[in-house]
Amino acid sequence: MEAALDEFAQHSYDDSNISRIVKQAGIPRGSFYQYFEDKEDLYLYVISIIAEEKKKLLFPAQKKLENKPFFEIYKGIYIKGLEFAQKHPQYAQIAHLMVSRPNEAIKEKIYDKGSKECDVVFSSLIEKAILRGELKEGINSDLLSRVLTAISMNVFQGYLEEWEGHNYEQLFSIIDEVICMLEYGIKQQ
Amino acid sequence: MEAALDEFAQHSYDDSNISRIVKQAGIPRGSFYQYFEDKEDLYLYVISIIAEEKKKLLFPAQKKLENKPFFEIYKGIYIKGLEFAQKHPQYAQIAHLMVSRPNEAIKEKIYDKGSKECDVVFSSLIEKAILRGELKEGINSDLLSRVLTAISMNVFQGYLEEWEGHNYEQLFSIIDEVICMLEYGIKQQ
DNA sequence: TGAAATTGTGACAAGGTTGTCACATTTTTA
DNA sequence: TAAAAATGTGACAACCTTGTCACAATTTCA
Repeated sequence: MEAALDEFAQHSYDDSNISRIVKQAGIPRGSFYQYFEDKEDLYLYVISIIAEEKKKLLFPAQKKLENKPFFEIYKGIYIKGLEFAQKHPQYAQIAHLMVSRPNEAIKEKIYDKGSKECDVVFSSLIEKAILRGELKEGINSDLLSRVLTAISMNVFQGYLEEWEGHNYEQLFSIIDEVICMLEYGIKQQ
Repeated sequence: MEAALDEFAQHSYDDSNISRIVKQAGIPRGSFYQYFEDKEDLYLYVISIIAEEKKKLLFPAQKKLENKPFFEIYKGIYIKGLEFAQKHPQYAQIAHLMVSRPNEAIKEKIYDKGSKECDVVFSSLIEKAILRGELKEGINSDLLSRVLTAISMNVFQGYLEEWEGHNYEQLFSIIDEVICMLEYGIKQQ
């Protein structure tokens, strides 16, 4: 597993290969095929573990935040996402590699397998917030959901990579800044 | 070239391979190596063409917008970006694949070769706008630049892929919506 | 036209990857 | 403890990719 995580954190699914994994793990090739059918089997397993781990971290936070204002929930989700990336840099890297790759056939198998939940979560969060009058009525919830996802995936992930686990506090303040931009806009009135 | 564009639009640099290109092009292997040293040589050439084409489209627009308000320039850049993607879907796809892949060694060679201009352009645009009092003073220009880049790369690109060249008008209105979110924020006051 | 230069061609060696399988080793079971 | 079941092992065939090179075809030039 260590070797597999290493491999998938450094290479996208298509680029990864089993030879490197077994070499790095110091196990014979045959042993690998005793436990996994092929690369896809292993990858799907790794992804399922990552998803489970992330859910485990996010679920209690989600429960606790359930009835808080939108921006608080949103901030909470981001912070938990950062915590996850701090705790499991490899998991985060693998997930990032997977999400950031268009055209990789494996993605559809993963999405079909019941995921794609994150999009739905954001969308319903936004719609509830509009109904409660926290967000402007005209907001296109699908569009906003994409914007929020894009920011979390690229902006925060980007900073995280640069800092490699340091400056936790600074990352928090970046979240605050982004939320502030989103809340009140960036135009000088 | 057609075959190469096809290949790089469907596979990232690391995943692409020359065998498929020459097979698809229907040329003998040796002919390829007559004109290109290797895959890197070809890829760098393709990227340089894309960059040139994009500059050609963006430059006149940039000149024309130079002294307009920030959000107008910004919108103009987005629209030109969309036009580019409409005109050259393959170019856009290749560029997207390149940018969206972390950890690919080839990226550094491209960036070193003089690019990375887009980031700088956004940053300086933002800083000028702050000085002119168009944007709030406290704005972190680096952070905002990343947010804008993330949105353009993921949100717009995402819609573009779904619609495959149709609904140009709808795409425009999406740009307006996003800009509105950024200008005035999404919070109901 | 005929020789020289350029360009086209594809078989090939070197090297890498995958999944398998006969055999060795270890663990379980009776 | 001895046979049976499970697991470990790595050489191997089949396949793919890369870059080369001797040779063929074409173009240039005198």
